[in-house]
Amino acid sequence: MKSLSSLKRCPLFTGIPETEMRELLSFLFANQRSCRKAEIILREGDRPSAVGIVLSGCVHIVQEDFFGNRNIIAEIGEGALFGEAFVCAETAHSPVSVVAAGDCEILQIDYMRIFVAHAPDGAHSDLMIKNMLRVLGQKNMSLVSKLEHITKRTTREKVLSYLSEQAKQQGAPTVDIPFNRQELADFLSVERSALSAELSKLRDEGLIEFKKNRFILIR
Amino acid sequence: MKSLSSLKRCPLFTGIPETEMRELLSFLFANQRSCRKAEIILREGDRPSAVGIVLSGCVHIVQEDFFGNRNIIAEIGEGALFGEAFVCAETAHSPVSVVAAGDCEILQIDYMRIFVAHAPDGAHSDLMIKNMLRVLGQKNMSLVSKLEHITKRTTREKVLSYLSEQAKQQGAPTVDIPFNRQELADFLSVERSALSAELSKLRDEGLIEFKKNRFILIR
DNA sequence: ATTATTCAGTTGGAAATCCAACGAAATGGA
DNA sequence: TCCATTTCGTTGGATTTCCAACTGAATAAT
Repeated sequence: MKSLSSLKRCPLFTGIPETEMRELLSFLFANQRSCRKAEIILREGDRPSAVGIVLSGCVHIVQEDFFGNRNIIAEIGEGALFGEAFVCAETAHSPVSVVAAGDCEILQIDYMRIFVAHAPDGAHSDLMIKNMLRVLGQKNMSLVSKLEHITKRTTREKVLSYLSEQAKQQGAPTVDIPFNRQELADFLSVERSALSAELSKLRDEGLIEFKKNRFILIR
Repeated sequence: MKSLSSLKRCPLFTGIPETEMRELLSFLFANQRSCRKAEIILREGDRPSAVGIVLSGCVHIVQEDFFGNRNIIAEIGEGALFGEAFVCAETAHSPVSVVAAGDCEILQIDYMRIFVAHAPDGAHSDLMIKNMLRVLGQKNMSLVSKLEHITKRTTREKVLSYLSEQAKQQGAPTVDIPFNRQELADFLSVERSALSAELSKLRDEGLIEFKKNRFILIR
């Protein structure tokens, strides 16, 4: 098993000594899997069986209505988790799909093994629980944050709301975003054309600069 | 301490014998509080100190931008929790406010006490943890569900998406919704006037019937 | 009973979005 | 290098939302 270096960044394993990871992963029935771009990792309606961890690349949590309107709910980058909410909620059918945004490697684990009676010390149950609570809480907050963006009335407000938050998070006025234009439009729930038009206008007004996926907020 | 009967419905206490609730609540430093309509229970930016449980009435999780545009993120009814995500995420500043939708009674508990070393059996740590994971997972999913509604393009689609889901949840084509028109508009992120207009149109077309907060989906 | 106040529906014009289409630039293979 | 494909910006017209204002109905207060 390789490509596991990004597990160090995985918030589910915070506080767990690297030397014990192998044993822990084995206890959790971890299994690795490679996906090609656009591959569907979990299909809407299917039973969410495992918690997923992105080892490399990135996946999108998406919803698609019957006429192909795609809605990107979240972008899950290296070290981040997906599917944990459905596993913890013990839900039978996933309300969303998980799609590989590019070629990527995924680690799937059986998180609920943490709760077997008499789990060994190596399971670090207490830590794994607190970590999961933190992850779920933070996911919740990032959904609220997304809501804040898309409830804005105009395309302009949505874009600025999103870019400002990214800049704040990254601690710099220059932000690299993990979306191309179409994806950003799907994430903010606006028209791609309206998004492009608004970005141009914002640039003309001197409020932002951008080139490809790099944006700079002026002042 | 009274009005605690709705705690039986609280998903955080699922599986805990009623006879042990008193002891558990005491261990969690539970304290009760009454709020009048429109009272702010937690203000955006403040430190979320406790997990709240609605004993009676109902509260709204809201966001308000600097020009008074209100966004109702969620409606928390009897027996339901609020603030648990911020407590679990250990965040310093709440990204939302919690407002009493009407006169209500609130129970505040120090959930994290569950994690003190050597918690007594009466704490039911294991159960309280699994319950919280389930609650957080389900909250996550209800946020996703809300996203599904408000990412719809038109007011009509948003309304139908919301009503359909409510009907499905309540298992009947007749649904009583917990919002008045303005609140529903704030929840779906549309104009109140556009909402009223669209509701009338849907009724004229024979797709729905409604009177006050009761809606009937036809066919 | 009378008066305020809140709530819901309607309407008209201004503003913004949506959609389809097009061309240019960038990207990726063969 | 050349060609095919994807990505991005632009534009114009149809559609929709947004905003402010007004009416009548329901509710609450005195």
